[in-house]
Amino acid sequence: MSSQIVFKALSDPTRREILRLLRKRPMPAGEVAEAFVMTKGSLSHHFNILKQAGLVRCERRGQFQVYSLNTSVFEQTMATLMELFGPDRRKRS
Amino acid sequence: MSSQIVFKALSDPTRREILRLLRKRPMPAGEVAEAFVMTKGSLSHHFNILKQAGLVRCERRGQFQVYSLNTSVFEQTMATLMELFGPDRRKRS
DNA sequence: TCGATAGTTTGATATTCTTCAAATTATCGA
DNA sequence: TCGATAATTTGAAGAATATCAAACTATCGA
Repeated sequence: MSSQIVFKALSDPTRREILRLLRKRPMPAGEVAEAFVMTKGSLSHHFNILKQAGLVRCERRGQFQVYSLNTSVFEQTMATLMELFGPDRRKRS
Repeated sequence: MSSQIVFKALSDPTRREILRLLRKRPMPAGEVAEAFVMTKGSLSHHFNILKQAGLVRCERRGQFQVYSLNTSVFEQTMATLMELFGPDRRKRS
């Protein structure tokens, strides 16, 4: 997962709030949407970006699309951030 | 420092590369600029965003503006990121 | 099979972002 | 004081982003 895409995904406050909600538990898109004053279409757009970044996963459950966090990509991102600021050990992001 | 501003600052690849350079040592703007195929004006714009986010500091040294990392904001940002993904403990970013 | 519910996709619009070239400010050295 | 060097600021242009409304797709329940 390119860290560019992950950082872009994290740069939007709505998307960070989505992640915060999903931290509690996996949730269908509609339940996430209740927390926002935004159309479902807009939320769907944000879900796509989070999915592309690998930050969330999505599984259909009957009528529902259930979203959940993917913590492994998060861990890689933390590592990348550490490299940006930690002592110089000649690495790339 | 609002985490919104910090995340936005980190979302651009040029700015992350600037941080990576400054990790080695404090550097005048011109020396940073040598690493890019971009005008100094554009770089100056990125420096401003990094300064606003508190990720770098800047000190005039004669003709030179010497930029350096500010690691304390980075540490706060890591903490915020941890909150996004770590177990739910009822916090905000 | 049909209507209702859940969610996505599309097309348009307004805003924000990145970049450049040119003008401007600040400091140094002679 | 003047010219050169270092960097910032300004104004403009093009690309990317967020959002909405409306159309569309998929599944459920009766």
